[in-house]
Amino acid sequence: MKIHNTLSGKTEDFEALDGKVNMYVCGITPYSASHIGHAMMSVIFDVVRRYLEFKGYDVRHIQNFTDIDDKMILAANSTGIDVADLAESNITDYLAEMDALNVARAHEYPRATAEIGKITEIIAKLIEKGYAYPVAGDVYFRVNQDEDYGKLSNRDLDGLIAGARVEVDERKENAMDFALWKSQKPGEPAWDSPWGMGRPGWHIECSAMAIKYLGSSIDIHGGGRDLIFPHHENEIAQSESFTDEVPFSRFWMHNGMLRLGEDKMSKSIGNIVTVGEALSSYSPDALRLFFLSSHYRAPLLYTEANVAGQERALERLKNAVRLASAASVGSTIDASPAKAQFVEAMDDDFNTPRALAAMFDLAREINRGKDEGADVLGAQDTLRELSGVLGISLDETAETSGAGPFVQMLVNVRTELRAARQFDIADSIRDRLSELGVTIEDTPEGTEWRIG
RNA sequence: GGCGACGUAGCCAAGCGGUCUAAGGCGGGGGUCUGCAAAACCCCUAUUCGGCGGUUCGAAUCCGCCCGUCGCCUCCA
Repeated sequence: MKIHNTLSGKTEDFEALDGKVNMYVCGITPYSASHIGHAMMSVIFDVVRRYLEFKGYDVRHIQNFTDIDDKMILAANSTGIDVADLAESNITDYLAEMDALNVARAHEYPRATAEIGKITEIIAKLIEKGYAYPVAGDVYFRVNQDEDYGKLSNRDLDGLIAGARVEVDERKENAMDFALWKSQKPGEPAWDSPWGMGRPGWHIECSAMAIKYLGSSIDIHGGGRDLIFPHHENEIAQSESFTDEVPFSRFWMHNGMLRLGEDKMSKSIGNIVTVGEALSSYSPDALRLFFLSSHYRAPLLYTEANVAGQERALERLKNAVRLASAASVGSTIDASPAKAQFVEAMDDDFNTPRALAAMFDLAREINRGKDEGADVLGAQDTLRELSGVLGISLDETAETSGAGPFVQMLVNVRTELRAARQFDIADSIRDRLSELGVTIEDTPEGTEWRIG
């Protein structure tokens, strides 16, 4: 299979010799509720993982929480909540929302604040090797010492300095040197270190966690496009300088941004739709379908109409796997061509739009087969299987309200009314049940109903 | 200013040198089935791929210019 590698800018063959794939995905900074851009990122890498597992790889998936940084402190101070409590609360919500979206749990969710030992160990070694220098309680990474700095984002130091938007800190040797350790300011949480009380800089926590949980050379490192620079660039610089192993990650995967209106969805701009809000309006599977309706590297525009359309599309797939009447003719619907197309599309850098097209084609064939009386059971199983690879379930959720027997009674009464050609009353029952969320369909085999 | 993307039907979105008079979904129109619906099926809904040139036997796909949009350049998934 092929995966696009940000590092080379090319789509390259991917294989893992020992059948094992180490995948590190940059998680969230839990300073406020997560938005659907985060959800999209999580769903995308969830599908990457599920597909790799479908291909037979043994995937180890690590996703971190950066639970200490400027924004965490700012948010905690402005609400009067302890930084740790704020993180805990947002992490709990995030995980619950990801569960709702059927995102498989990562094998570990390390947190920056729990890895201070590994972080200081790396910083100390970087200083020892000449890649970093302490200044009055802070420690900076010496970018000039790193020969290939800028290789991921394809930038050179001169261009970066010229375009710098922030004031240069005079204590740094080079304007592009970045903080590995920040000394404590009044009122800030801090940990002990050889350079005094302080906290880790933004990028070092990911290097520490990736190396600790996956080793010094990993297979796939993922995250949003906006992390390419500076975050991932700096992670590479730190990690490779520390371990002397190149590459730190063989593949770098970056997903396109989810846009709301004209801009990238961003907590600081304030154009946010939270995951909770999205889940209250749309089904998890429709949201997944929406995220996967465009290629993961392309930007996607979030609009009500777009997601609502996916709700209908999802129905289409679900209808195709509903019980079919027994096969009456000898033919059988063969799902293998559709499955082959699905695999071919996914093998090509996770081309989910094309994979979905194969699934919709299969759904049509199944429906056609149902009409003709062909055996569609095997094809339906295949459609369920392919949906499962995308983390989408097509089977109805069990009715849990306890209203089942009563609905069934109304449906039975309506059937008697129809037999007596009392259509006005029968239609009235159907309309009222529909208002209550019960869908009724009259088929040659009898009346079917479902809630939702 | 630098780096990187993108512009395909009413909307979303594949395709990236011939099989493209361009996949799939949503929406819309017509039909079949049905007591009527719903679901499903069938047909139609881009002779054309932002614009203008060029390369080529052949371009939505490659090159150049122009127009427009977006991301990043130490808040960011």
